[in-house]
Amino acid sequence: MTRYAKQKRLLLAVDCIIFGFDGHEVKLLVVKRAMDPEKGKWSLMGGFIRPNENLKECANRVLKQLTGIEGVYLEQLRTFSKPERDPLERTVSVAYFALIDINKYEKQLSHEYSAEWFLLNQRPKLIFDHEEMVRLAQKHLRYKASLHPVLFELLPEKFTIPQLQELYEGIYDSHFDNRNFSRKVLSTGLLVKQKEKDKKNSKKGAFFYRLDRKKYKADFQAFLNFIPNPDKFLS
Amino acid sequence: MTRYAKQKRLLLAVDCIIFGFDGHEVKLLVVKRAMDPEKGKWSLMGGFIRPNENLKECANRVLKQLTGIEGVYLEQLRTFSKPERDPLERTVSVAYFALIDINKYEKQLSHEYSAEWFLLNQRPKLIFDHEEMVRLAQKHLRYKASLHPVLFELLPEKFTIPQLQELYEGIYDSHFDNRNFSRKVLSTGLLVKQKEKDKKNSKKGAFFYRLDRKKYKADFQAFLNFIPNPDKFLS
DNA sequence: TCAAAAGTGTTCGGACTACACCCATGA
DNA sequence: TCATGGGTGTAGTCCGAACACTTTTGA
Repeated sequence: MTRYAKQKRLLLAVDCIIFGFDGHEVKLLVVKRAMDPEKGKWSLMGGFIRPNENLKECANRVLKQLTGIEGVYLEQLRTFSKPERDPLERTVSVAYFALIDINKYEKQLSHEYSAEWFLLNQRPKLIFDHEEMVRLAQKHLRYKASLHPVLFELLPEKFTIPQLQELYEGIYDSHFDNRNFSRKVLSTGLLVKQKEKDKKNSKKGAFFYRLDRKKYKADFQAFLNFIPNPDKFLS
Repeated sequence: MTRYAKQKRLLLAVDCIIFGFDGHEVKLLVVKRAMDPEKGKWSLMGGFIRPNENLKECANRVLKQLTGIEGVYLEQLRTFSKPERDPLERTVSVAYFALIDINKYEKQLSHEYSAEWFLLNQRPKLIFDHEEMVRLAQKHLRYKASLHPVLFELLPEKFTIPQLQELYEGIYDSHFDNRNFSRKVLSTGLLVKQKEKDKKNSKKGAFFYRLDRKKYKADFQAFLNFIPNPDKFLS
């Protein structure tokens, strides 16, 4: 016998803002919504929470459904609750944002959901309040990446410093001095130099680096100051 | 006719982690739970969301019920969703954290809820996962206060720099150099010196200051670096 | 040999820290 | 006059930002 009898129950969903990086540009993964309302329109990938899972498990399940992968970087962003956000029935949605290495999973995309990668700045209009979620996720990512090495989650195992810089420049829609950038990044001690070079993007070639996972975990929460004049980007 | 028919509905609640500062120490406001399960035990103040309000409105309503006040600093922290967190029925809870000037409201506390202020470090055991919520809120507050002037929300209109320092020391459970502290705080330009002094805490007396609200709003998101070696406190 | 990108070096100013010292006042 | 906080000053160090220069190599 429940004592919460007078209270109204409602639907709880998870929506995922999924960022990817293809080596040059930052992208967002969205799907064509499969059900009414707004069927056929672009939407964040989401799903309803099930009785025996918590929100993070739900977000992981949703991500696996769509991309086939597990163990992605996943972070709870915020819960959205405007009463009329879903016109059909009241649904509160918890937004999660995910960072994935696009190259690894580009071909595994589920066709069932008509998933597609868009350039972050050229994405289509999204349904409901999903636009607001993406904007908040972007803002949060900028904030976080200015202090913590979170963007490494978007890179493949081996990457070059110019690639890393392109990623930062994509996230901040800005341009940084490459000389200061590489020195700053190397000074963190997070990178391990490899013997091979990447010759695709220049004649001289740029050395590959690999993330020191141990140091990465240990130093993640420290203030690392990756970008110059971070205040500029926190509007 | 709903198309989400197969999905399970559940209860959604808000719980508030309410911090206060009495001029010397940091405190937490908790209540005696009025209903089963766990009736009579200490708990965060909370309530179920209603059909026509969003989460922030709900948190504000809950705060007003308890303290009689509106317009408090309020921030969504995280949503807690372990299936068995409430043993009676599945309830997902959105944790909000609030900062209030304790002096202003100490006497208005609602007796209906048996509310009580505890020293943050000497609080009683709380029900469900409320302990986890408080710990997370504390961590978040430390993080945020190390970069942004959020702690001013805990102070009365007029305050002295030694008081402000006591507040920071309480939050970080640490001791800072008063000479560097005052210089750093004054250099932000956020404080407006008053003519009167506070003579209660020393013979010489300390000047009162007032927050420049305009500059506070404008600079809130900037990185201000209030405490030395912030990395130490981000564990 | 030359263009284009990768990467190292240098200088300057400002911020943070540690610590010494003076100030005001009530008892 | 002295003990007790309040408040200002200073020197050294480190870090970030701006900018010059060298290195490598394919075409």
